[in-house]
Amino acid sequence: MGRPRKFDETEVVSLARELFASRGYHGTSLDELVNSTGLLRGSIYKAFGSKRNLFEAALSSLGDDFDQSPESLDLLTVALKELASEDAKVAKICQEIISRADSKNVSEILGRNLLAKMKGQN
Amino acid sequence: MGRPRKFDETEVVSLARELFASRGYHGTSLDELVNSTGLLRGSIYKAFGSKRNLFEAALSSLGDDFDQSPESLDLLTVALKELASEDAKVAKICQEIISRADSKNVSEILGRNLLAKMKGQN
DNA sequence: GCACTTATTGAACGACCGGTCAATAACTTT
DNA sequence: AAAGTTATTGACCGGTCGTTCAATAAGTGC
Repeated sequence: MGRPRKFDETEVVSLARELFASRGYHGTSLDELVNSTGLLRGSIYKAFGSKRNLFEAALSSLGDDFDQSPESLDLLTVALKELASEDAKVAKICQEIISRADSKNVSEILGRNLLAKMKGQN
Repeated sequence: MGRPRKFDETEVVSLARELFASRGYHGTSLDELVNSTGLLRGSIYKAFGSKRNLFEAALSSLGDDFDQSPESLDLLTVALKELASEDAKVAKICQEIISRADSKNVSEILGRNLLAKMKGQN
């Protein structure tokens, strides 16, 4: 009942995931989220409550299919470096994602993904 | 000639390095820099020109003794994830630091340092 | 002491930040 | 068609962001 939503939540989370992965948590502004998802601020806050919650939703959505793509690795890196040490909930989500990943050398893969960022521009 | 500086530039860069390493580039504010270095905003800008330049000075100072300490690894991670892909100068500094490092498995070490951040709080 | 040069100080700037909310719209139920 | 419920809209909020700069201080050389 009530007015129906105009947007698909999964799709919005997916767009937020792209942004957070590439620009980082502190590097992503609400305006950018608004522009890329098409939702206005009010709708984002009604649906997710806060920027932090939206990030957590995006991070959690990795668990469903952690594919070791650059985007996934970037988001995990952002979660670990920018938030995990001060946010136990984020830290726990990271643990779950990694425990479900069927690779023994996640650290090697994360590190390689980081080092790749300095190639191709000098 | 002129008024002499009250501060030791190397020491200020070192304090900035600590902050950037632990809080990230976008996560570190001028106010925090002011509080931890003891310099006022005007002095920081006179000495370094911009927040970005101060970060570059901090990053470059790693080259002198890249010791693979958590702080050094954190700063390198910040440089790579938050800046390197959009800032060729930062990317180049990262390359120099890593080429000077006498370790073949930097990626493994960077990754391990990241994963360590999710331990010890659930 | 006066001119010159360079550094410190901190108030002020406009831009942007994450977040709020009253008004309105779109649905269901009766 | 009226009442009830939930979603959208976007202007607005106080606070913080990185940056600037005129006033002042602290040196040196004449």
